[in-house]
This record gives sequence, structure tokens and C-alpha cells, in this order.
Amino acid sequence: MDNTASYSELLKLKGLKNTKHRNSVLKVVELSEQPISAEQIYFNLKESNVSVNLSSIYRILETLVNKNIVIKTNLTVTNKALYEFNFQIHKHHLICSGCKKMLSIEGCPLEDYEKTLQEKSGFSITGHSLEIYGYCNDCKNNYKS
Amino acid sequence: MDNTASYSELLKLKGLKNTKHRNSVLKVVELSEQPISAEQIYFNLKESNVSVNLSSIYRILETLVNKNIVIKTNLTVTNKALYEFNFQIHKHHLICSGCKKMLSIEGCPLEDYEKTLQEKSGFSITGHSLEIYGYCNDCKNNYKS
DNA sequence: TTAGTTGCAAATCGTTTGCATCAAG
DNA sequence: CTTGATGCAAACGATTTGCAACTAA
Repeated sequence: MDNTASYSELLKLKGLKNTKHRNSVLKVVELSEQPISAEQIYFNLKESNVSVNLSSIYRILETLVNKNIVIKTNLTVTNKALYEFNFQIHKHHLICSGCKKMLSIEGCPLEDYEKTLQEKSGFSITGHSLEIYGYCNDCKNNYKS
Repeated sequence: MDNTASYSELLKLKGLKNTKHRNSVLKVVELSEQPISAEQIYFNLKESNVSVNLSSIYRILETLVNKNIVIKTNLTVTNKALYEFNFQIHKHHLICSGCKKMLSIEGCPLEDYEKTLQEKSGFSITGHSLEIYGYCNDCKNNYKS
């Protein structure tokens, strides 16, 4: 999914107008190795000489999130929202408290747990957010207390 | 831990000055059944005729978080920070997407998982944040799509 | 006495909104 | 043509900061 046509199709499929800016934002988000902020998207596009207003980026992201094409996250550390492409593969992130780099972890340790919890709590469980924190190999030694 | 003396001791133990306002904030946070926002703390204190400036509350919370006396959380849904007393009992929250009520879940499904992950990833894992979303019994039926 | 704490007002930062213009269907 | 998308500037809400006055140690 790295050619422009497929973004157009995706948008059409979800009942959204196929605009240049939506395509651009989608591309940046999809190709980003890590969840990315609205501002980062803005500058990233600027570097490619694509000028999109920051508020438009927020609006585009909002619609993409509503359509479940993009996932929005809020980390305790950053206090700004991060966005990532929804590849439909359930995964989590391992975040380095030193350099803030994020590693994707595929596979989820919570599937069985949620079923049990659903029965015990009476909640109808729809999802979860899990982030794991630590220090990566590079940062391990710089943060010894 | 619901008497004033123990808050003073806790502060002293952590090398913090024992001030009235810190005691008040600690008390509100500790007695709150759910993670609570700075603003909620502010109004809660106001009702008890304790006047603390909102910016002081933020500063107090910051120091308490740094000393690991209080835990800060950021939910994707609310976009404001919530604070809870660190009882040292590891637990998570089950959050109703309807009425936003939060249930505490004790026990953690991740302990073994983290050990494995630590070996596989080379990260030195320090902790995690997990929130589980769903609809509670009361809200289940109001949100059928 | 001195370093750390607080109140107050102003600044900051991420995000949202109103409105006029523009482009996709 | 019509509805929805965008740019721009201004508004917003949560949080932070500078500074002077104060208080715990």
C-alpha cells in the first residue's frame, strides 16, 4: 500500500472525498515508522514542498480517526497526540524513556485476559491501550540511578 | 493512611517540605475513588474552604509525581491529565466509553509477558500503562450501533 | 536566615473553530 | 451546482512560567 491509487480507493471505500491533502497526510502517516504528531506531519510535508495548513491536518486526522483509518494515541510523557496508520494488525509499543524511540510489538498478551475480565466485570469490552516503558540498549547505561 | 500525620511523614521521607497545601492535595488525591484532574482537585478543595491556586496545584502534583507519590495518566479520550495516589499496588483501569466511569482492576496480566519481552527486545523494562475500554452494564444498551 | 513554596497574572502550547473561498463529485 | 474541504486568523483550554511575597526548616 505505497502507491497513490490505493489511498484514493481507501478514501472512496470509507465514503470520503479523495483530496490531494488527504492523500498526502495518509502517505506520511503510513510511511512513518513511529506514531507521528500533527506538527511532524506538517513539517514533513513542508519539506516535500507540500503546503497544508496545520489546522487542515488536524481536521484530516480527525476524519481519518473517525473512519478508523488512523489511530490516535496520547502518551503520558508527551502531552501531545500521536497518530499512526491502522494496519489492522493489533500491536503495541515499547517506548524508550530515554530517547523516546518506539518499537512496535506485534502480538498481544491480553486476548484471553479480556475474555475473563468481561465475564467478571459485566463490561462489554471493546479494546485497550497498552504501552510498555523501559530503556533501550543505547540508553540503558545513561540513566542508572 | 487517612490521618494528617502520615502525609507529613510521607513528605519528609521523600525529602519534601511539609506544607499545608501539599497535605491538602495529597489527601484529596488519596481519597479520590478515581484518577482526578488538577481542576477537580482545585474545586474539591474550594468546597472544603481550602483555597489553593490552580498553578500551585499543578506544581504540587508535579513534585509528587517526580517523587513517585502520585501517578499521572493521560487518556486518549479526555486530553487532560489525571492523577492518582500511588498505593504501590499495581493495578489498571477499566473505563466505560459511555459514562467515563473507571473501575480499578487489581492484578496484572503482564508480569510474565514483560520478562519474555525484556529478553527478546534488549530493553530494560521499567513499567507499563494499560487501560481497558468498554461499556459498563448501565451503558451497554445505549450505545448499540 | 535561606532555600524552597505559593499566588497572581501573563505566556505558552497543542488543538479547535468561524468564516470565506475553493475543489470534488 | 452543491456539499464538503481548505486556509487563515482568532479563540480555546490545559498547563507552565516569571516574579514578588511568604513560610518551613
